[in-house]
Amino acid sequence: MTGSTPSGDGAKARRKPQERALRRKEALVEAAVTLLGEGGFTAVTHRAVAERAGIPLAATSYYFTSRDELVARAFAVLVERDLRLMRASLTEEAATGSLVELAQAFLRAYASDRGRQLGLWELYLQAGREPALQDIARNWTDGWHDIVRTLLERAGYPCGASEVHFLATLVSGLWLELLVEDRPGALDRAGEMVARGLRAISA
Amino acid sequence: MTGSTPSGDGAKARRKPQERALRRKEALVEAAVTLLGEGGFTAVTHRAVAERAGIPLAATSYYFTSRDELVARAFAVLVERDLRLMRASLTEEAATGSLVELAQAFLRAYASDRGRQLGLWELYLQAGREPALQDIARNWTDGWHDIVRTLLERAGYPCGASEVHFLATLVSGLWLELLVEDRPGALDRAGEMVARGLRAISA
DNA sequence: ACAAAAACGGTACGCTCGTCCCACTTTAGT
DNA sequence: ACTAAAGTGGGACGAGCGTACCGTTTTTGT
Repeated sequence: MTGSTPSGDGAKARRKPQERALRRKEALVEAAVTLLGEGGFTAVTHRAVAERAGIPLAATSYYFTSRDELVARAFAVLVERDLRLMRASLTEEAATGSLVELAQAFLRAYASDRGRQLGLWELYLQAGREPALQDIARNWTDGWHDIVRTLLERAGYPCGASEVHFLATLVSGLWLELLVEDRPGALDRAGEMVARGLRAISA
Repeated sequence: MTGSTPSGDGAKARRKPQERALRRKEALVEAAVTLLGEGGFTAVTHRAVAERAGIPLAATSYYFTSRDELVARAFAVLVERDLRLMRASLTEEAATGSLVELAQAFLRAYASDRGRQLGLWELYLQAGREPALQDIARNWTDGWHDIVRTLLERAGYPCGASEVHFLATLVSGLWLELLVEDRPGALDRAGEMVARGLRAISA
């Protein structure tokens, strides 16, 4: 490696990073995200990422000091994207029956890309072992709680921290179960559970 | 590999496996379980397992046709052990305030070995990608539901499939969140959530 | 224009991995 | 006792991994 990492804390005259370089870095992250969804954590290798992005192998080491950093970046991007997607589907729909809303918005996010969701959870779990991922994992949870809060208060439910946490965790559990076990009829049962959860906090 | 795998479906005269061999196989699984708890899924390698068990490398290939099989076996054992541990702690305590009971039994299982629990969840998630692990994952869920059911009916709560599923999923979600994010005060909040969940199903 | 910084990319090193090969010893059925 | 199956273990093979090396090209501030 000739040049040092672009992420500069420079002491003296530092030149601004070139535009193409930024695009390439982005492409690498994008490839990492895709691979994570396709084959999970272990599928994100330097070579696989480089090839997928159409970029020479050495570039991955140039833009990211280590594989861990690349994975962490991919995790952060994935979380951000996931939250944005949920926020979007939450802005679109009017507040009618929030039960159906929740279940439906959920179903959509789930069925669309199972691999991506699995990768996300995989990284979330990995955060339990690697402190570097902890913050990102917490951001995910916090963002998810915000969404649930917005959804609740829009539908007129009480939405203190306790209520939000309750429903958010319940739905997360259902989500994961649905994602992993994939049992027939699980979706309907999940809807029932959400309804019960809503009843629980409105009482 | 000279001999074929011990697990015989033999057509003709099959000799019974030797005792020492069985103990060794068990030792290998044991080592795999330990490693899984220590370093997660990726830490379970042939060499690491062999060394940990004090057994030559080639033996791992002799007893298990592939790494996947070894991992699957470790997963199954881990699930069985986890369920047994929970059932045990459930038999010990009398049915007093089931809220506290649940929370406490939970806390104990959690705090005792974080690594093992993380490994368990890691494999559970892996089951979403590898069909070979699906059944084990479902067994875990089913066993966990049984435990919750027993706990509920002992405390006089209604315990239909819906109620059990509701509470079991909620607690699983709390469990995972606690395990991964490890936020201060999360345990107290989790207790509060369980209480709310119990109120929800008793109504 | 010109040097320095940044970007680039081919290649190779060192390592670990899963798995296989094969010669060997032990065990058990006859 | 004999023999085939079961068990044993040292070693090696090929693949894939993260990453470093280092010469080359492009960009940029002066």
